[in-house]
Amino acid sequence: MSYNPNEIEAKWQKKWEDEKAFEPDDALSRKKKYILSMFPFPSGRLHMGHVRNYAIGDAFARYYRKQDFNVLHPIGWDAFGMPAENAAIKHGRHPKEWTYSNIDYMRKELNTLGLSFSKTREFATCDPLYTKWEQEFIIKMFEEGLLYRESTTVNWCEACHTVLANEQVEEGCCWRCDNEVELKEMPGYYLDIIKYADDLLGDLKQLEGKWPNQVLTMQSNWIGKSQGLEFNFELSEESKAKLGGNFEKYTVFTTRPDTIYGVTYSALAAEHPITKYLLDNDLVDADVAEKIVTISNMTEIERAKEGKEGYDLGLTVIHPLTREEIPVWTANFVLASYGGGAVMAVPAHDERDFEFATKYGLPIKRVIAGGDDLPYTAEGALENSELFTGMLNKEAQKEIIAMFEAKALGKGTTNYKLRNWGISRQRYWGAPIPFVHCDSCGLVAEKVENLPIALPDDVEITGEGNPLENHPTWKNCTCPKCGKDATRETDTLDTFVQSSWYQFRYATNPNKWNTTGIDKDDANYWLGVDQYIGGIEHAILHLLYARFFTKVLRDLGYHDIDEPFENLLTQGMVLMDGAKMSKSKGNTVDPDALVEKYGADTARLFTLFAAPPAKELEWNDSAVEGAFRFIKKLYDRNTKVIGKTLPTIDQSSLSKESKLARVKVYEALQKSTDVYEKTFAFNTLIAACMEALNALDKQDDGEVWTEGMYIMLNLLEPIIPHVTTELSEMLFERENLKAKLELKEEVFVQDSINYMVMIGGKKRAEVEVSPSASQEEILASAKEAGAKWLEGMIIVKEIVVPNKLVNLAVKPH
RNA sequence: GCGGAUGUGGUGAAAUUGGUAUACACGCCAGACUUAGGAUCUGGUGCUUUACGGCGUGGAGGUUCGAGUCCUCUCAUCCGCACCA
Repeated sequence: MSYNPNEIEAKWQKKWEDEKAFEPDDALSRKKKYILSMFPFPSGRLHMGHVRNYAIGDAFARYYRKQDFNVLHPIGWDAFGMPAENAAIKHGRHPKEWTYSNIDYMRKELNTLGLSFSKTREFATCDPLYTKWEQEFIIKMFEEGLLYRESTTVNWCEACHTVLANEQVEEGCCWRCDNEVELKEMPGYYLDIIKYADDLLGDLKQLEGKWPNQVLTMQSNWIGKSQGLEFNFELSEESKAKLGGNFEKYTVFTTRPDTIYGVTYSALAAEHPITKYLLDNDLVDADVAEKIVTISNMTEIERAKEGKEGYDLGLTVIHPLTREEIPVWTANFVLASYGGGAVMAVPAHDERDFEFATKYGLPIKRVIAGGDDLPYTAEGALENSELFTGMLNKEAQKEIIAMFEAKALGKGTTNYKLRNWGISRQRYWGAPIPFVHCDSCGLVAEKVENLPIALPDDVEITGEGNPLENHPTWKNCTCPKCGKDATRETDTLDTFVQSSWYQFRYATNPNKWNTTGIDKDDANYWLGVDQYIGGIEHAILHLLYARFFTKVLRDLGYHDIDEPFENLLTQGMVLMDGAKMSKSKGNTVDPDALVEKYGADTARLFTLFAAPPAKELEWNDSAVEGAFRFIKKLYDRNTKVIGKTLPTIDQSSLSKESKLARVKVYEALQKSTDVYEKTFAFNTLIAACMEALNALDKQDDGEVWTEGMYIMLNLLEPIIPHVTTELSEMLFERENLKAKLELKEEVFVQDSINYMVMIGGKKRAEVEVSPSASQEEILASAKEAGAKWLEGMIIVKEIVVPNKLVNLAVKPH
């Protein structure tokens, strides 16, 4: 019978389902592995990236199950989000209906791939039962002061009609629709992730060697911790008067306190309160005022493109040490969102300050020795710095901070680039933020017993405005505190909130899902995720938020886990003709069609064989054929097997070819542990199995074939589960899949050993010697074989590398 | 600019502690079988040279008996951040 993937795969998928083969053991007593591939957004259809992601995860899950671990390998749906609303606008389908029908379709697609997911722990993040617990967390965070509402300048995407978090802005554009992001002042809810900045940064250490370096540095840069000095510039008396006595001073932050004596001006952001006051009270010339307003309407990107731009504000401040009067400017390169929106400027030792000072003719004062040209930003000794003159600048940084602290002029402090996480979205298809606005009580959290605050189904989605805002009744409610009429918050939560805690929801036993969000014992047993697999595009967004949520939920008492994902594997993209597969480019491969034509095993084998998982995978139709050929060949060789158990083989009776075949089989076995547990180079394990099969094909010993198939089917089961299980049932009653396989050293013992003979560092000959040969004997035969190249030479050094080579270093006579 | 990675045949890629570079697969070439083949099987396939040999892991040096692997410098490509004071 020839290989028929569709029949075999349907058979085993049904059988696995009937056997409930992939449910974790609820006893929580055995050693465990939690294997998680990032859950999909239910867009409607699987793409090849999904296939790769889940093929990798499934290989881990199946491998560890075989090693007798209690394995949790769940799947669910990241189900809230914009595309559901877009579908509603475009095709008139309700987001809920669109989402759940997509889930049903994609679940079927996943089933045809034979993935070993737990079926009992599946959920969609739009299920009200999921929303319920998420809203509870949000309320707890509010009570703990980790969540607050504030009106500030936010990133606004007009196309998506919503606010975006800083992490969701890519080069000034929306991460989802690529529309240019605008700035807008509006109220929103924020999570105080900065409070956890140090924790998030410090714990990256724990992940070294377990997460890709690239991701660790990206997170570390994103958090952007810098230490320095914070101090106040006091306004001159004249300036105070000009500002109507409303301002005495303002705060600046510097990482270079050693250059403090080189300050020749100070600069404020266009949005700084003092700048604003000047504008509001017509204290600057009308044309200048207009230009400052123009700057504040520009995004940071636009300002950067514009070049340095600024205006003298006609104010002065007093240098805290020298008491000199220093001019105050406004400058477009000073960011309102960082370090208080004001800087001290040291043009001699800072490139930006230098550029600005040069453009506007501001004074430049050198205070660090070194280099010929200004600005000089490297290390050196201080000059023109009163009693610090002569001190090395590293040392001076500490000393100057100490002096500021001693004189109560300022203090050493830490700043982060990380901004607090804005979590409100002005959209319908998300988890409602469970708060109520009451005229007498202000902002009030909903009572926990009223959760979930579910979305109303009867909405009209037009793309204009927030459907919750426009719903006639939904937002009317009573205040949980005073009972008076109140209105519900109509913003919904960023979808990244859902994906920040789903790893804990899977871990919670489903029979507790009604009564608790996260079960502590379950979470402590299953977490951290032993192997997390997903795309590098989540390096900051999801992976940072999930780490943050883990720490917050830990501190709220839900579990005792510090880091959610112990080991992270970032898979490469699937490419076609060097470009990312995408519908708009028309270079996609449809997984359904692939499975239909070749079967799931071929699809899985190809994706794991064509490249190591972290690398990009270039699609290649004929290589898919190659993967199919291998499986077919493996299947056809079932006729070679002569016994139902692992045979005991008398090595000495075998031919050279049979011995070699055994070596290849056991080399593959040896490789498998390394691949599944350390290197993840599935491509090399598959190659080793191909070599083994090729070697088996060159001999005809039935027992060697039996042993070879017994072992190889076991090794390949995590990768191509259907065909291997089918063959295993046919040949070994599935016993070999459960068997603990052990290496047999005698297989590797060779009758003779080939030594490569190198003379003068070049490969010259090869000799075959007995394994028991002494070093002298080996050298003697090497010299004999290489006699031709030794003529007229003196051997200066003889090196014998056991089982490998002889190297004779020579020089002319 | 800062940070991270990657450079090996025609292509995807292999190569424990430094120890026969190019395993495995695709492609290509030749042959067999076949009415036919985009099926299957067998053999070949780094470059160069008539040959002996020489040269080959982005480039240049270095360490070593021996370097894809270690060190120094350099070039190229990709990714991330990007006026963070």
